[in-house]
Parts: sequence; C-alpha cells; structure tokens
Amino acid sequence: MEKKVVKEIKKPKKTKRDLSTVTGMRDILPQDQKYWERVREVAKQISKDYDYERIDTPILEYSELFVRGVGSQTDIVEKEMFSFVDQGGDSLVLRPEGTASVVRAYIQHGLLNHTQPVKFFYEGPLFRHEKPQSGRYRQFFQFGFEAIGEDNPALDAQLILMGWNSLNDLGIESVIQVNSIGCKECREEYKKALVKYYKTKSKLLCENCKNKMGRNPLRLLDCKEEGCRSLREDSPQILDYLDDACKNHFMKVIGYLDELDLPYVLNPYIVRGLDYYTRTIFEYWAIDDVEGKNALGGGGRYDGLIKILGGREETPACGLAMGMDRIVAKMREKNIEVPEERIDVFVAQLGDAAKKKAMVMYENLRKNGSFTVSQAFHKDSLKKQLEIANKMRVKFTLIIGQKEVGDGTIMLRDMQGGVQEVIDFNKIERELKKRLEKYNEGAVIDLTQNEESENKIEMSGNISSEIESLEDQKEDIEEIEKLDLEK
RNA sequence: GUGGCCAUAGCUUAGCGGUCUAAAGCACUGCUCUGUGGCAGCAGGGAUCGAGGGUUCAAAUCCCUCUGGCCACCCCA
Repeated sequence: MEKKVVKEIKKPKKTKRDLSTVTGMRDILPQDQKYWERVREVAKQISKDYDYERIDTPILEYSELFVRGVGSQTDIVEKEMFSFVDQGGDSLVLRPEGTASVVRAYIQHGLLNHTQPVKFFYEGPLFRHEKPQSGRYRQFFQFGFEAIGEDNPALDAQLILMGWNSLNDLGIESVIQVNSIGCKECREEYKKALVKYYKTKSKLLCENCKNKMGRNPLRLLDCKEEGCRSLREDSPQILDYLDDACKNHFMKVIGYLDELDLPYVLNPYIVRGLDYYTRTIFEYWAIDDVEGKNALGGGGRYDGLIKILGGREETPACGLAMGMDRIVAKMREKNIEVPEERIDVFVAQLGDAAKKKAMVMYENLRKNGSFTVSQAFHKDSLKKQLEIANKMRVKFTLIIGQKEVGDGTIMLRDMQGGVQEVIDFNKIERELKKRLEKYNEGAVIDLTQNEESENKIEMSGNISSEIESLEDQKEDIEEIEKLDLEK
C-alpha cells in the first residue's frame, strides 16, 4: 500500500529520455517509409484481387468488447491491454487486435443484411502492453482480412492463400502452419481428454502449465519447457476428437491447399491465444525462422464470435492478420529491394527573373499531372540545386537562367548521363513527355538516336564552365567517362 | 512478471584512472567552383561521455542507485 503511494508521488526525472518515444513505441522515419508503403501497396492489391473492402474502426473501444470477444482468460485481456477510465467514467482500451472491432461494426451497422459473406480489409495500429523485444512493440501495425457470414471451407483456404500471397508478393518465403481446433462441442471433449491425460503427469509440468490446466488446457500444448514438450508427444490429438462436420470441413480446407500447391504443415500444436477461434487456425512462419518465433501473421475461423458480441444469429466467419512490423523487418533482413520512386523533373533556376519564371513553370508542370516534380527555390546556387536534385535521384532537371529567360528557351539536363539540350520554352512539356517515355521504356536513353543532336550541349561539369558544342555524342560520353576515371 | 547484456556527436564506433580542452568514419554546413550534381581536397558546426551519488590529488574510465535501450523466457503480429 505504502509503496503505491510513493510510486504515485515520485516525479519523473527531467532527462532527455523523458521527451522521447513511450516505451515500446517508435517513429517510422521518412527514410524507412518506402518499406511500409510497399507493404500497404501489396495489402491493398490483394484486397482488391479478392474483393475485400476497406474498413476503418476506431482505435479506442470499450474494454468490454475485448473482454467478451477475445476472452477474459487470455493473456491479451489479462495483462496486455492499454486500458483506462476516461473523464466520463467509461472504461476504454486501445484496441489490442482487429477482429473484434470489425465484428462489432458488422453487428452495429446491421451488415447481416448485406450479401454474405461481408468481406473486410483493414490496416492500422494495435496496442499491447508487453515487454518489447525484437519484432515486438507495444504499438504495432497489422493489415488483415475478415469474411463474415459464410462457413464454406473454400473461404478458409482462400484467406490462407491471401496471407501467403501477400508475403510472396513482397518476396518473403513462408510456410503455413495449419490446424483445426474444432467447434465448441468437440473442443470441450478434447479439453476433457487433455486434462485427464495431463492430470496423471502433473508433477512433471512446469508451474505455468499447472496453472493453465484448470483455465485454458489447450495452451498446455504450446509450452516450450523441455518437460512439457516431451509430455505432449503422447498427448491426445485434437484431430482425433473432431466431430464429423468439423473433420469434414478441415479435410476440405486441406484439399484446397493441396490443390493450390501451397507450402503448409499440419501442426497440431498451434493453438492461438485468442478464445474466439473455432475450426481452422493457421500461422505464417518465415521459412528460416525458429519454430513459431515471430510469426509473420495468423488467423482462423471464429464461428462463435458474432453471437458472443451480441449478433442476433449464429454467424460463421473467418479472418487473418499480418504483422507489418515483422514483415518490414524481414524485408530488411533479406535485403529485399523496394522500387524507389524517382522524381521525373527538378526545376532549377538561376537569377531573380529566372526564379520567377521557374516558379510559374513549376506550377504548370505540377498541374499538368503527368510528371512528378520537385524544386529548391530557396536555394540560389545552381550547384546546390543540382546537388539536391542528385540526392533526390531525379530523372531530369530543367535549368532556367538569365540567358534562357532572354532566349525563351530552357535547358533540359538528363541526370544520368549529364547530357544537356536547349529546348524551346513552349515545347518543354512535350519534350519532357517524350524523354520520360524513353526513360521508362527501359534504361538509359540512347543518345546517338536522338534527332535533335545539333541542339545538344555537353557540359563537363566541374572541369569547365565553358560551353562546348559537340558533334559526336559517342565520343563525348567516352571523354566524360575518362574524366571521371581520372578523378 | 523473471533473467542476461548494454548506454560516448544525428548514425557506427575508439578511448577503459592522469597525455581528454573526449577521437575517427559516415552524415550535415561552407569553401576550392558567384551557370552545372555524382569524384576529390580543405575548413567548420555538433557530445554537460544516459541521470544522480560515491571512491580518488585526479573519473568517460572504478563502485552504488536510478532511468532508458536491446535480447531471451512467457505470449504473440
């Protein structure tokens, strides 16, 4: 009691750390965004391919939703929820998972009147108050799919496929772990058998498992203690306890997986930590990961959940969620290349009059809509501007200076080869489009085949500021390369 | 909740009782080069050495406490 009071009074020390991220939460900086964007892109594509529609649910929900939905005996609800009582006295929680919220929305908005199944796609942050470690954060991100209102095993298989496809499209090899934990009825039978089996060996169990036995015997199976592990070898198998309907359903799911040629393993020991699952359950493990550590995603069927959360009728449903943080980590670990978006055109300017003209030109290009554009009008030095353009890895730079303003021209610089040409101000959009088409067609523009070669001007950059007109582009390139080498 | 490891510029690290007014590489800023990026050279800014206390003539360095981080268990994404 006294300790508690002391704890409350204790003022945090004023250190640099106090103003950093909250434990277990992190910033995703601009330089890392490309991975996340790629993951979102793939998730979105998969959702379209299989007709899952986007839904966004609030991050805050009433605690009751998860206590009832996920189960009061689960780790998530027992000790991992970020919960608090708000000013109005409501008990709220930062959502620890996505499915319960989606089901809540389905019920609340009467979506049982839509064509079934209703198929949802979501993506966003979840919160669990666990001790952070590699691949585990207190705020983490998932994307997921839920199909509510249908019990056909084809749906289970297709969802399993969707998760696998997501990983595969991102270049991550994974193996699917599948199991069935039956319906409420056959699971009860199985639990009884499990308890009966373990009771005779209870002396050999670890403390934790002894505890689990009375409350959630299924979880005896995924204990990693030596003793408990060897015991499970001879333990009753869930598959032997499935009733005909459940067994039949599961066999069909497996049949589809075979037909789709998916790499899966029947794993009778995956159990999942949420109470709402029935029948099919599955996880995705990276091909090179140690058993079950940092699963990349998982899901299963939850035929009972809709009723539990107040739905009018028994409504079958199935879903999955993928861990985006872990997927990103895996992509980096595997050095998976993420195509970086290159900006098409950078507008550089030199001198006051030119800057004005450049700003207008920039707006025109931007509104045109067929290019991605960038600039650095806050810089006066051309050198600086080209440096910035280079760091942005832009494809082409337009240069407007005194001379160009006078002539009504503009200089177009190909940032890869460094070749420049003078172009009529009014033709610039058309010329740009032409160059970009060539660029996008593949690789470097072949300079020798360019018709307007008389207009070409080659600059040897830092060597000389003198403008030389060159006739033979090929020779010129060689010269540049030589210079580069010498340097 | 339990255990192990760690904490020095934005990042990666060196220094492990006095030679530290804390060093290097990368990054950043400027100059060489006021009309030309990618290369190079030079210069510069940036660190109360996580915080507090102690030992000592002397602490980034040794000891204690706290805080934070990473990793593992548990569980999962």
